Formats: sequence, C-alpha cells, structure tokens
Amino acid sequence: MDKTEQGYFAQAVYDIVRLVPAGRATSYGAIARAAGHPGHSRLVGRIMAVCDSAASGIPAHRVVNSQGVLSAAAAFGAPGRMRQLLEAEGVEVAGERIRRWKQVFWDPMEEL
DNA sequence: GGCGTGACTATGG
DNA sequence: ACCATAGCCACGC
Repeated sequence: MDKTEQGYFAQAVYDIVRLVPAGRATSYGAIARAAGHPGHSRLVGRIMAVCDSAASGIPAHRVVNSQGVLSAAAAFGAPGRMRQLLEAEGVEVAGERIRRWKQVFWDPMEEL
C-alpha cells in the first residue's frame, strides 16, 4: 500500500467514524473491513492516533478494540476523558471496558 | 535491511 | 476472565 493509497484509506476511515451514532461504538477491525482493507486494523489505529478529534470533530472516542476495551484512553489527555465522553452519550463503561459490548457495537458494513 | 514498537485480532490454555 | 502466542502492517532508528 503506497502513500497515496493510504491517503484515500485515511479519508475513508474518517468518513466511517463520522457515521458512528452517539451511544454506539465500533472497532478498528470493523472499520478496516468496511474501508475495503481487512487486515489493516493496526493502520486504522495509527490513523486515529493523529486525527486530532478535538479540532476535526471526529468522534474518535467511539472507536475501541474488538473486545470493547478503550485501548485509546491514554491518547485523550486527562485520564478518564474518553470514558467520560462515552458515558455522556449513554454508554456504560466498567473499568476500561464497555458493558453490553455486543449491543453497543455498531458495524459500518450493515449501513451499506 | 534488521529490529523494536504500537489507538489490532484470533485463538488456545 | 486473564494471559501468552502468533500473525498482522507501517514507521522510525
């Protein structure tokens, strides 16, 4: 995957994240698949790490790992910030994990 | 080019 | 439910 292709991929990733409804969340792997690049979940993570959600308006807090764990928590400045954003939308979080993950999970593929 | 690293995932104990 | 292992892929040194 060359630099240019990654640019388009990054755009696709951001577009998909913007579609995630408040109160729901999706995973890196699900996004990678929906963007047409299964197997690039780590790349999705790297892309999200530089998205600057505060300035871009991208709801990055609605992206967690395949188990519903807030693996990106450390990137939201103050500890507990990501969790706070989720709970403000009605998502219950126990420790670092989203409760009733199976129900909260939102699959981008089902919206196409 | 080798090697460690990371906002990942699936599988097995 | 928790931990280890093994694929995975792009980056930086």
